[in-house]
Amino acid sequence: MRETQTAAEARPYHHGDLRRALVDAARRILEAEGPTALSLRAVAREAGVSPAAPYHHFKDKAELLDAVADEGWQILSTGMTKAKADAEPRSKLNAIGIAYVCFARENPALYRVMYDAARDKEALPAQMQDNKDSAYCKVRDTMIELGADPAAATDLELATTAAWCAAHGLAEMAGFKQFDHLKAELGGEVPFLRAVLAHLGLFPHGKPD
Amino acid sequence: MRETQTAAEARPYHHGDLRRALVDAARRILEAEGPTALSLRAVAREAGVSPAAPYHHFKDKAELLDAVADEGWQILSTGMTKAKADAEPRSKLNAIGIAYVCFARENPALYRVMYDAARDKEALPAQMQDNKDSAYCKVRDTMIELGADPAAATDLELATTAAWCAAHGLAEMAGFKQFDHLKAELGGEVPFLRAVLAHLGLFPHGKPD
DNA sequence: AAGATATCTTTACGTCGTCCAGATATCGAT
DNA sequence: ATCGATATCTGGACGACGTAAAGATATCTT
Repeated sequence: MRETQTAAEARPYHHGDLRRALVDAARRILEAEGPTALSLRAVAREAGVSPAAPYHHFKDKAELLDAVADEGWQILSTGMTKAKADAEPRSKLNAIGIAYVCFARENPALYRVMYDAARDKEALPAQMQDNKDSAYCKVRDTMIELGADPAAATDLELATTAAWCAAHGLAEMAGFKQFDHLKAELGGEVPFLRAVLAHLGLFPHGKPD
Repeated sequence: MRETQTAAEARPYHHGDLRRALVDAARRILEAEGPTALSLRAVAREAGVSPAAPYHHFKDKAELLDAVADEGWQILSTGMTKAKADAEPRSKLNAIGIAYVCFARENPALYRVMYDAARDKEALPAQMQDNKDSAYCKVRDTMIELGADPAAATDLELATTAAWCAAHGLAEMAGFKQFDHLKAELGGEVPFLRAVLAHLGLFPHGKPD
């Protein structure tokens, strides 16, 4: 390799890592102009390549969006991990839920891409359940720490699923203007989120805080 | 010139009620081929008119989809009303929730159009809150019947919002394959839905059933 | 009956996702 | 180092899409 390729400036003949660049370009467009502006051609344009170039790295548009969504799930997952670590033992589940919803609220376009992809294939990404420290397992383990019975497998899964439903439902509802006055009344978005979560019985043994 | 077109009837010179026919055509496509196949041109084709004809009845594609979504909200609303009427007093809220989720599960494409429209304008349709027997008010009133304090306005709104979050979150999650084994384990979809709802504390004074 | 108006068609433009045929750069084996 | 194989990118093309403008045709008003 003769040309020193510094990250962003020098354009190699074969663009060092176009796959990466495309995902980044997609996220930039997503944040700047929203999901409706996210076309394959726009992504290629933003990355400075021809409209057909992405096809050497992704089977089709959906596969590109999958890569963007995957990054979203990873960011969400690390956010949940951090929130759990920073919280008092009895508040951990609550903190994870708040972190989940806050991610959705701060990255609405990305969150939508994530769930649009999931709805299209009628399945959440496998990584959310499979590995030991997936987001799903994180919630489930926290349930156990809060007093849920690890032996009651089905009930534990139901509780975890319920928590996920609550977080996702709240994440989407919080994006609708109808709830603005409630947010104002309670003094901000996070207090509103906490208040709604308090109404959803996610805590196996008593409420947090 | 009288030519018979796609659906069932001879076409008048000026197509009696094209607006209605377009919404019906859209719903037919939606059910048969899913949301991705729902293009303005396809709807016009299905209704047997030219691609530009819909523009005399709708400002653009989004407005057509709004009309489809509106019909969805109405169907959902009457389903909730019926479910409430048919249930024992203490089970009414639960019954409404189940009716909500079942509608979403039985009409996944329509449900998606409804929420896609809402997400686009970042607001649920006004009809869901405004009039006295809107779906929102129905849930809220049921909360009161179950023992919630009508004077605690904010808390009542929060409880209603929480119920909506739970129902929507569950409706979407139930569409993902990840939960198939739980459904099987519990003996069907509705038992699964009931079991998850049982984990979400939506009942002001004690649990139903 | 006649003009005004509403409804529908035709044609056209720009954008999109995707494919294909070349061009160009990198890599593997000699 | 040379050279063919392979990976990567460009350019052009196709059909489908959303939409606008202008022309045709039916209904309404008077």
